[in-house]
Amino acid sequence: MPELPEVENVARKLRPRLVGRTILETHILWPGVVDRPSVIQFREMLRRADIVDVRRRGKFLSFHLDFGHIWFTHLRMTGKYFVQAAAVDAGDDPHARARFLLDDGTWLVFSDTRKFGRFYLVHNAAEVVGNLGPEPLGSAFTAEWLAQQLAGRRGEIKRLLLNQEFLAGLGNIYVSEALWQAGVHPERIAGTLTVAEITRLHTAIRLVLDAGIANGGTSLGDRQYVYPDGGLGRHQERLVVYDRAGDLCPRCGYAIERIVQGQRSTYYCPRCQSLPTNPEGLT
DNA sequence: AAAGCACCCTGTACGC
DNA sequence: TGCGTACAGGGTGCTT
Repeated sequence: MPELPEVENVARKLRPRLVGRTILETHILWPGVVDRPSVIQFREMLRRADIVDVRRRGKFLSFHLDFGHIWFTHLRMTGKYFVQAAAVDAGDDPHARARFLLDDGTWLVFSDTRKFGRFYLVHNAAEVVGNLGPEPLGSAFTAEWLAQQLAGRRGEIKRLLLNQEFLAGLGNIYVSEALWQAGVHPERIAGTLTVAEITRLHTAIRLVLDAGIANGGTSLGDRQYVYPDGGLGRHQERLVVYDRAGDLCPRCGYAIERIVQGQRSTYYCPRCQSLPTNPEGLT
């Protein structure tokens, strides 16, 4: 399931293969993949377009085109890009949703098992990413900023960190890992974290994302994230709590537990990430 | 501001 | 073995 580190790796892998290329043909194999504009306009606008840059914002991948438009992709759960020498059809990959012939003869293929991934072709980037929170690896994300933003928040810290309008790029895996790293219980009320906890959390978020990027992202189960060249990430071997209920915490030896928050799984160590005895969660 | 839920979709894991 | 069902996930949109 692509989160910031996976999308960052996709962007890095695609960049040298796409920048400088011209799109010659656009084949939409499943029309639902195009969110905007219409499929017809999308195909028309991409015709002969040059790709001048490949970037990432939060979990969005962006291809910047020479005529000023930006083609965003959100991979959601199972979206994957491949660059290959030959066109694929349903027989090669039943999950191929779109393919693009480039001027060097290679094909950019978008494959997405669960059909959640979307394309957005816009002139104004803010239309797609305007409401996102800051980049957790950017200079705007400081411990001071985090402390300021957490003040007065009544919701649970884990749910807040998953909110892309609060902070862009964290998903279920890296949130659980960061909270473990910081020793903060996922059900803590965000506004009650101490300065020390906020500082640890800020550091943990950056460490976990940096490690995820350096390890090529996380490839897990059927939602396995795969590189454009077919390679796998290696960060799943480094996960401490995510999907590891029953395993022992490497820090204290206690068994990792799974709970559900906002209809989503959360994994944590009940000893390293204890809740205050005060039922209000105040410290 | 926050939470709940339906929805989008399909592969997998489970119970019988 | 095979069937049916629950579940997982990110994000949006609607309701409370």
